[in-house]
Amino acid sequence: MKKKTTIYDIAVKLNITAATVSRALNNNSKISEATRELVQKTALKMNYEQNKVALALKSGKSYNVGVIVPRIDTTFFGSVIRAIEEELYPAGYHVIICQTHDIESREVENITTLINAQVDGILMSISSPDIDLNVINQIVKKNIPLIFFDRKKDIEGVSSVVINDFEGGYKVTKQLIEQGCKKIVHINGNPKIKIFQERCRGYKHALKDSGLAYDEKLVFETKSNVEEGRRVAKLLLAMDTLPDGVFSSSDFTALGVIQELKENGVKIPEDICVAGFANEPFTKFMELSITSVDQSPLEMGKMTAKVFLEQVNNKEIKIEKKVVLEPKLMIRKSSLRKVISK
Amino acid sequence: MKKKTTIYDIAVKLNITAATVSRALNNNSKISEATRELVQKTALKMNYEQNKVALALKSGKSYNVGVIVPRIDTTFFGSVIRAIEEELYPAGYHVIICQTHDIESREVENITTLINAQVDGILMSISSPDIDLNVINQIVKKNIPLIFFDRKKDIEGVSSVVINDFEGGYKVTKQLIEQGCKKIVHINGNPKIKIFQERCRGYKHALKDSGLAYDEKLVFETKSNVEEGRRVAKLLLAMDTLPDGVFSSSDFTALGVIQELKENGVKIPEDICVAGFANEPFTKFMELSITSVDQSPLEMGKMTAKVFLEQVNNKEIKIEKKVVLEPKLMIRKSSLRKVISK
DNA sequence: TTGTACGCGTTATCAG
DNA sequence: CTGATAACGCGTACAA
Repeated sequence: MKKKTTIYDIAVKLNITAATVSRALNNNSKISEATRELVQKTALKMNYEQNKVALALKSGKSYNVGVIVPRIDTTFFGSVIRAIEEELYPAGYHVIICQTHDIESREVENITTLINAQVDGILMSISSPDIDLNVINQIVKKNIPLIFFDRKKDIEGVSSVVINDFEGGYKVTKQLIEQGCKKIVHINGNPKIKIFQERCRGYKHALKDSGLAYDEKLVFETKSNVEEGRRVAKLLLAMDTLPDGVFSSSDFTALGVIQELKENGVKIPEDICVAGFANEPFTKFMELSITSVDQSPLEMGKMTAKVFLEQVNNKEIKIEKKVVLEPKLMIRKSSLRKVISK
Repeated sequence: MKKKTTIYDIAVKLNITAATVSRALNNNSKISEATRELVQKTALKMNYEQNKVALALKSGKSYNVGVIVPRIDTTFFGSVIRAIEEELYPAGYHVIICQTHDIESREVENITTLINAQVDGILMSISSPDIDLNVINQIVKKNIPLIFFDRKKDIEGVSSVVINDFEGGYKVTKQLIEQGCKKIVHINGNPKIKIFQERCRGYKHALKDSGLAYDEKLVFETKSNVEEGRRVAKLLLAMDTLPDGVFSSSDFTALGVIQELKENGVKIPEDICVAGFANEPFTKFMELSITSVDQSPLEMGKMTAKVFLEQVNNKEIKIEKKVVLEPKLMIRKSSLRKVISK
């Protein structure tokens, strides 16, 4: 076990003091060109590397940023984190990953440990709609930059980067209507979560704008997986008159719906148009590719990181930024009829 | 900006010394039950939380672990990291994410910064086959636990957790042969990378064991994406006699192959059986589901984390563990013929 | 230009 | 059982 060389080691070797070494290394204060070069050269020779932990203790900056997400192994969060890391890396920041698995206590735990680890900022997508505001306030009070992405909560002094879920829901529904759909089902996620509320609101609004009646019997609440989609599809098949459009807030349930319907002889998109949300890779790869809404995860991550950097570099000023990205409708076969009634 | 309360603050309040507070908080040395309770109570009241950075400086342990991967937004690495985080979290370790984007210089950079950040361990999947061994040796010499996962390099004193890629390649190929395939194409990745070499070796071995000749004209080298699959498929279509089986080292190229072949009227699996590798989610979701090899990413991550913990908790002993996980063949429609010739 | 002295928050060692 | 002191490695007023 070799010890790391410190500025003190260099100082001893050169018969100077550690302070001088520190100055020479940081190109900072006035220092003679001669000693600077000498110090830098010997530092290199001795394989000196700055101890970031000591620096963190001294300066209060750890150059670590905590990122809290429900899960990391999903396309969406994976992409967001990818972009965050890419944007933060050149600025010298490291990304610490925390998963909550949608457990509220985990969310609080993670925040606490991140604070104790002296992170310079916390970027998070809220898991639980009823998150303990005390913890959030703790972050804000400590003046640690906090930025929400995707799933946010409106809190004084906290920035956020989200997509316009309302617009996303509106656009999809509108597209289904343009394809001639008149009885459109909406498969919702947990209605306590804002993003799902918003998508649903977009759906309702689109119906209204097109003179279609809103029928709450056509709205289902599910978790995001294939089985749930199949379950809903069975309910649809049992209806007196089959719906002719489905807008699901999840690509996975959309897939389940499609699978179940097709197995029962329903033709897509001829009989029923189907659309999902999130633009999961498989939606594009399917033979019957699935219409979906892209959430620009890379852009979201990039923006989140940028807002953080802006904030951390201007600690005196209180910055509160609310960024809203526009969702992109990806029209694919599952909702594209050959003959469009004009 | 509220300051954090330190043990010193507590000491002042209680008219005792910081050392005593430290002892009381750590339940450690002999200390009177009375003061312990008093200290703990006031600590709670004053919202005291241990400053991990100071602890890290003092103890040399940061309770941070660096994880280096080419990219984080893929199903495989996302899942591995998910499992690593889950396994390490209860032990009090945080996961720092680094991406290399397959750039060798990035790999070296990341290692250096991680070392300076005083991480307690480095878990990595090697991007470049020609990685600078000096950097690796630097880690080993500093006695920082280093564990390779998935893509490894055989280095004295370094543990690794991988899957048996040879076996994976062997099993897939064997399955194709059992379906009656006689002219089997292999789509390889970068042959400089060990895992691809191994999969190819499994392919050759399976051919040999079944009395089929190896023909290097049937092996193609590609990157892992859909377009490359289409490109290869076009080459296959131009052959005098069409092959009747394709084993691709990538699910994405397998998908490209399938798309291109189907568009040219080739029937799968009747005319050609196709199989991929990695068990990407879409392989299961497709109508024509794609045979693939599961790499047990969750198990791999879990094992990697466990090996690290074992190593970090037994720093005196030199542990070198080589874990090899068995790949799971997922047989699906793309290589499952209705009528099997017996 | 350089050295001295100190503090960041914690724990370990040695007295008492 | 508790207090005093040093040390982890670094940066920085202040003094020289």
